[in-house]
Amino acid sequence: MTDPIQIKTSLREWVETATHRAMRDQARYVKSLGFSMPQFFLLMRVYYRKQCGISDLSEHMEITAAAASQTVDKLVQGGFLERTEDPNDRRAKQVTLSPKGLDLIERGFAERFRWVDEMERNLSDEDRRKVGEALAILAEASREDD
Amino acid sequence: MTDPIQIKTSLREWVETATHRAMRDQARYVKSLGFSMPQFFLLMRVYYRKQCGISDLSEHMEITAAAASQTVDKLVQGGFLERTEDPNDRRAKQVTLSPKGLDLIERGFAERFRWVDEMERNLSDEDRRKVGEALAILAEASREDD
DNA sequence: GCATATATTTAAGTCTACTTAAATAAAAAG
DNA sequence: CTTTTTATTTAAGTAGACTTAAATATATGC
Repeated sequence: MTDPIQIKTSLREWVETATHRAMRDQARYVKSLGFSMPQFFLLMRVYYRKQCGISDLSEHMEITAAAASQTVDKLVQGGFLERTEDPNDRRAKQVTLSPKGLDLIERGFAERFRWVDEMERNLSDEDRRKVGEALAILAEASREDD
Repeated sequence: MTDPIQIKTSLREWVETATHRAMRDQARYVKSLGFSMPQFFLLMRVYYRKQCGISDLSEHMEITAAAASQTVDKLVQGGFLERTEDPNDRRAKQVTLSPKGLDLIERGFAERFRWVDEMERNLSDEDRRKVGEALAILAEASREDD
């Protein structure tokens, strides 16, 4: 039914669709909240890392430590991040999401995943089974280091 | 093997993984090229639309027409976009990607899809078949209006 | 312990994406 | 044909994310 040669293309198309929608929805969500993209990307980095220092944010976002420090500071003042001293190295800071910040990110996910959930609801049990199987395969294949 | 109840979660996780990687890689690519995110998003919009006017860009990006006009102008000067008069309405402009601009976007896709292609290469024929089937189901389920 | 290296912050200034307001020009309405 | 609306551009100015440079404080190496 599906030509094996076409898998690469359809995988790309699928990833492309998902990415395009997610980015569009995310951009709208960020804007509606009054955040800038850099601010939101920083929050997302903290979300994925659970906890990280200014240096990590600086490297990851490819900006100076000064810039990272300033952005963090704004988000701390807004109550979205918490900044504490690293007990192992008192020069360093540990940045984490506040409950308010976490809630914000999670609402963002809900927003980004609305169309996914919608799509999922419209699948038959048989389709659901097939898709589930394929997702397990893909999840396994995509284990990688960040 | 796969609990139907878990499909929603694993679908979300998969979309999340794909989106996260794609955004990260895209952000790096954009930066390496010296573009700003707004500039790149505008190029992407033109790419998806093939052709569009200033008003469309303005609405889609939620900025004023003046801002859209200015950004387009920079990209035209850089040789990434072409701006011509709309023959049906001489007030309006038609913006399209130049060959240089299209090449840039397509290289960006290659960059964003490197990990997808890599993953695909490591699938067995049987897995490939299953994934292909699931992708067809998802592609069908996600037909939607933009 | 002293010199050096590292992590972050603060201050000052730059750059640019954005805005509003006004100008231009063509289409649509009457 | 005149008036009004629509599409875009230009000019001037604002805001904020970024930079460099200097300050502060802690950790590490000899």
